[in-house]
Amino acid sequence: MTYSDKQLQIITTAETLFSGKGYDGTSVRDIAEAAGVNIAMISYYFGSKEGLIQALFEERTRDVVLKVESLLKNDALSPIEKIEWLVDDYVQRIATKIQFHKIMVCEQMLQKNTVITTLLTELKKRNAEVVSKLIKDGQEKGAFRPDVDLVLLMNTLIGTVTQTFINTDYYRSYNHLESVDETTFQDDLKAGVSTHIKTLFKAILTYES
Amino acid sequence: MTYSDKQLQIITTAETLFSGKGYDGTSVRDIAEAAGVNIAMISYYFGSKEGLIQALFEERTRDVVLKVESLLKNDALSPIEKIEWLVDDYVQRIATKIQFHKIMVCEQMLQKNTVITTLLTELKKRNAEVVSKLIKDGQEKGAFRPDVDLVLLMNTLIGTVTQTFINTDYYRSYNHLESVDETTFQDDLKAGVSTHIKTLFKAILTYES
DNA sequence: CGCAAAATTAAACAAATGTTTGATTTAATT
DNA sequence: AATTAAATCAAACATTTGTTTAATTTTGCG
Repeated sequence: MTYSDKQLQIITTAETLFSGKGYDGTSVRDIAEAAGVNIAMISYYFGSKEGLIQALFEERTRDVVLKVESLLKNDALSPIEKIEWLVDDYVQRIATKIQFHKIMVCEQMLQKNTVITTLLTELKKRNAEVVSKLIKDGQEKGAFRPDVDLVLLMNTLIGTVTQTFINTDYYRSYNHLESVDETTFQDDLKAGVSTHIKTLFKAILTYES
Repeated sequence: MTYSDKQLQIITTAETLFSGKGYDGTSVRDIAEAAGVNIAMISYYFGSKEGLIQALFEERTRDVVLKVESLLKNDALSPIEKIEWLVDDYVQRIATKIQFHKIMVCEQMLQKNTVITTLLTELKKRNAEVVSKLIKDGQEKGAFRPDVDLVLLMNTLIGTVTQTFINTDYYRSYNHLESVDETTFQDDLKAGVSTHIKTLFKAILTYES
C-alpha cells in the first residue's frame, strides 16, 4: 500500500499521539484535530481507527527485513563484523524511531489486533531466519560456538535496547549527565549501548574474550 | 495500605483484565462484572478507576525492594553468587507475575499516571542502589572489573527477561517445542534464560570466562 | 466551460464511558 | 432489640466514544 501526503500526515500524527497516550487512550477526534483534518477523513481514508493503526504498522515496518537481508549479504564482512553491523543498525533504528517502537511494544504486550500481531510475528520470524544463517555461517567457519540460543540472543538485543531507550531520562539522572546537551547525550548513549551489547554477543558467540 | 478480601478480589480481577486489554481498553463495568460486584463498588473502595490501578501497583510492588535487600545481606555468599541469586530471583518473579509485569511495561511506555511513574522510578532507584553496593563490594574484593555500567547491566537483565516471557509462544514455536507440556516448558525456559543472563553478566563483570 | 470523481464538511447517531445518587440491605456494637 | 456504620444496589448523570450521513466544495480532465 502507498499513501498520499495527507494520509501520511494523519499516520504520523496518530503515531505521535498513540506513543504518548496509547491506542485506546487516543480518540479519533484527538487525531483529526492534531492533524488538522475533519474527523470523517479517518474513516474515509482508513476505514476505521483500527485500519489507521494497521496502516501505521504497515508503513513503518516496510523495508525493515529487506535492509537486514541486504546488509548481511555483503561478502566483504566477517561473521563477527556482520553481528556488529546488526547491533549498530538495530540501536540506530530504535533510537530514531522511538515513538513507533513504544507503540509496537504495547501492541506486543496486549496482542489485541490480530493483523498487527501476525505482521510482527512474521517480521520477527524472517529476521530470525536471516540472523540464523549468519550464525550458522560463523559456526561453519569456526568463529562461533556451536551452542547458541538464537531467540535468547535476539531477546537480549531487543530487550536491552528497548529498556535503554524507553527511559533515557533514567540513564541520564542515574549517571548525573543532566548538563550534557541532548544530541551529545543521545550519541554517547547509542555508542554505549552498542558497545555493551557487542561485548555480550562476543561472550556468547565467540571463544575468547 | 492494606486491603480487604473483597478489595483484593477486585484488584486481582482488574489485573487480569488490564493485562489482556490494557488500562484504557478495560471499562469499570468489565471489571465489576468479572469480579462479581456492583459497578459502584470500584469508586466506593478506590475512589476512581485511576485509584484502582494505583492500588494494584502499590499492592504488587510492596516488599519487592525489601526482598532484594535482605537477599544481598547474606554474608555467606560471594559477590558472584549474589549476582546469580539476583538473576534467578528476578526471572522467577517475572515468570510468576507475568500479568502484572505486562501492565507495568505498558505504564512505563506511556507514563500517563504520575503516581505510578514516580512509584516505579523510586523502586528502580532503590534497587539500583542495592545492586550498586553489591558490585562495588565485588570490585573491592577484586572479583569484578572496575568499569561496569550498572544501568546497562540492569537493562539487559530486565529487557531480556521481559522479551522472553512476554511472548513465550514465539520461543516455543521457533524451537519446535509445541509437544512439551506447559509446566516443563516453563521450567526449562526459566532455567535457560537464567543461565543465559548469568553467562552475559559474568562476561561483563568478571575477568575470565 | 462542464462534468464526474474525489475530498471535505458539519451534524447526527447509537453505544459506551467513569462517576454519582439515593435508597436499601447487611453487619457490628451497645 | 435498637442503633449506627458499612456495604450493596439499580438507576441516572453528563461526556465521550467511533462511525455514518448527506450536503457541499474542490479537483482533474476532456
